[in-house]
Amino acid sequence: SGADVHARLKRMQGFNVLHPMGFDAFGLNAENAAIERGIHPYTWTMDNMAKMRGQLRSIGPMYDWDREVVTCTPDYYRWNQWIFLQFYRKGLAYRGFAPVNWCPSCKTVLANEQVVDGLCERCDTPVIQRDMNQWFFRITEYADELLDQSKMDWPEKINTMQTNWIGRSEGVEIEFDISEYGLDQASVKTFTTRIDTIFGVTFVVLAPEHPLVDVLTTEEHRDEVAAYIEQARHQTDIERLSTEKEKTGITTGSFCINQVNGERVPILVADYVLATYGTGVVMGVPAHDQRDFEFAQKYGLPVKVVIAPPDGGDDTLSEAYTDEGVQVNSGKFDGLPSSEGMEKIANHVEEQGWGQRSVNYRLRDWLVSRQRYWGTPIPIIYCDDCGAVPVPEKDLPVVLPEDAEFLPTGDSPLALHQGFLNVPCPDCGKPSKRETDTMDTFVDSSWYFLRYTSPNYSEAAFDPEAAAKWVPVDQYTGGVEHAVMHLLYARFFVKALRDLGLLSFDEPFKRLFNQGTIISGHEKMSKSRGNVVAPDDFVKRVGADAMRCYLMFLGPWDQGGEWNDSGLNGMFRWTNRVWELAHRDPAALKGATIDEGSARDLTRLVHQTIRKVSDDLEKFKYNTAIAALMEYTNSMARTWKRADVSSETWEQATETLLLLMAPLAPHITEELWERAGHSDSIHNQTLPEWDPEIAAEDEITLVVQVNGRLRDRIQVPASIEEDAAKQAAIGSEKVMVHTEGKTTVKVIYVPGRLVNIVVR
RNA sequence: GGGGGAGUGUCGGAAUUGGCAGACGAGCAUGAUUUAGGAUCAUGUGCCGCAAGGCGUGCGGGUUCGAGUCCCGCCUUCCCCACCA
Repeated sequence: SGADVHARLKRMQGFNVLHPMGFDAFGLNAENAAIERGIHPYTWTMDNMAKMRGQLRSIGPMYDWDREVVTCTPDYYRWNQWIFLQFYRKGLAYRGFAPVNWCPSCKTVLANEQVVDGLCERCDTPVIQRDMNQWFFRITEYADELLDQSKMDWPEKINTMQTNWIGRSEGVEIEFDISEYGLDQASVKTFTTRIDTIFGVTFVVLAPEHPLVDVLTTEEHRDEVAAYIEQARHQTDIERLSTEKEKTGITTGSFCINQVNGERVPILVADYVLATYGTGVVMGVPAHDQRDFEFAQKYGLPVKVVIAPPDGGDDTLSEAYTDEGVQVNSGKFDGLPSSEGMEKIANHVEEQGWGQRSVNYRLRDWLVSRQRYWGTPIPIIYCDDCGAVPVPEKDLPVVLPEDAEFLPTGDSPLALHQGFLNVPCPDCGKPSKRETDTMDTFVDSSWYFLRYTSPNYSEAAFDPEAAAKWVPVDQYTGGVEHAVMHLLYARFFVKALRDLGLLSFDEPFKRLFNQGTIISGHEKMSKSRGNVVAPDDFVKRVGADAMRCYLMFLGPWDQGGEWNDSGLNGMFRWTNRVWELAHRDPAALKGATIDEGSARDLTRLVHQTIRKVSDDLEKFKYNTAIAALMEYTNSMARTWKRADVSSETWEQATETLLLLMAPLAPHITEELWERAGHSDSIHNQTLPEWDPEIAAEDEITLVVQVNGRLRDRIQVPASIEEDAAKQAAIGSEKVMVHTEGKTTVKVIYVPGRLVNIVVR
């Protein structure tokens, strides 16, 4: 509902607002429900959507339902397939081997959520990693551009998370010589960010999955290494859960030569080295890397100091020294500061042809294959002769068969569906098989905002003109949990579609606001999207507006909070008070004795409130906007009781109240607006503006301190000059009690705020 | 281990960014009204103290005329990433 307030605010500010709603409907939830309850995921999803629509409507958001998008309909997912084909053509979608969670007992792939403590959630069998052919999107191609956050205004926190996730690091790829073994490859390539420590290498470690492990392992170590790799394969998931796992490894029996100093060092295998990062090989420098240090300690490998701490340091290291220092034991680089050594050694390595500077990213390509039913079928056909053949665009969509069987056989339902599986090759006509994997649901959500701009467009995924008109999205809302998934993927999509010539902008969402989550017991209540906890009961009791306002009054919108229904009554009281206040007949004030001061006070407050509320709404500070409106109504009630303002003044105050409340409480304000005799909707009005002159106070409270301690408060004209203010402060009786018999050192004056008298 | 938040009455939370701590709401208390009320209205409500006054924003220091806000050192807690070479 917070996003709805924003949409309504923008509309009342005269903007043309597109505020759509849709359902991200594919995914594991529906599929699991289908298996557990024997309901088809389509039915389950549609039922849920109907419920959610009802709940959403009950709070009264201003959605344009004509643009509704439902991702599990062929009308939508055919365009997932279409985009997939565009990506494929551009080389942005490719097929490759990747490890998946595999349950050897169920003979099935498991999603990460289905792996509990390293065990299959269904049969408690230890899950292993297994390489399978899968589809990827080449998001790493955009790693550098994704690091550029200059074209968007997002919370710093999200930017930081994305930056860390992409994890760019600059370093040097350097080769270690293994030519003595006469293999195809004469060297092992490693990546390091600390080339300044190259002279301290005492061993080299390969990831267990590295292809060289097999060829470099000597006969006498073969069995041990094989056993080690086998257990590493089983451990991958379990070990991740242990925070401080002791490093393990095993030697291959082979050696390599550090070309920089000609030293021959052993080659080991250890699972603390990741096959997927850098080159999958690490040069071990125990003196200057904590992980290498621990590893060396455990296996009795030598520790060689090559960077001396500025203070000379100690001979015996108890931990790795990872800071900068002076090069020692580094040949001709001795004596250089390590920062300089870093450059000089890199140059040297490049000149000698032993390696070159390179950049590495933590970010991996996006694995989009899911061995599941409830998702978008990947539009590829495998032909024995032609290989992987894309489904021709005219044959899209590849429709998900409705009659797939949902038996817990351990196989993907699509792979068992003969009608779906068997097709002729689009190129040669020979009997072929369809890809049975479906796409990650994050594909659906990576471009839906483009579809909203032209939900019925049939030429492409979206109408480029409509997209150009509405996108980038001016204001996007979403939780932090999307930082490195959805939000990053959407950015990648827009850049990729731009490079395909389909878009002419670089970023999907100009401004991003993280809304918080309302927690009720243990369940989540989203503040803007579907609610898990049904608000219906509360809406019935206190009305949609009180419900909406309460959700926003609970705390800052980006913070979320714990739902507590006792506070809801307070909001109910307030909306009732407003209702009642707005129904007062201004005619009753016709014969009133007008008090000019009171009238001015009310008018001033009208303008101050407009200023405060407009400002807060703009900044999503809904809680304080509502607080200001409450103060305003309280003040109005007091004025009415005194009955000392004109009916015109009163009417203006009432009208302002309704207009300012309209984005927050759309229903009662609309009704009250109509009852006040207006024929047009309140939501078509423009937000009132404030006049700084009228909003200005003519009398202010000046705080008077003595040595920084509050001693008095005095009422003075707002226009008071510095000297007069100081005199008034010094003359205060309460102040004199504390200044009596002391010397005034100085007097500090903060205009409009305070006077602080410093005495000794 | 790394990164980022947060810590304020009984509770949710305010505080124009260095200037009246506790706005607004909840709860509670007292009173009014009512046959009745999860209704309405009024008043009060950080702590100690009869009072003058003192003490108060996780703890300890510091800067400043003045610190919830800035700096240093701790404690607690939440989130994200976690062997990234």
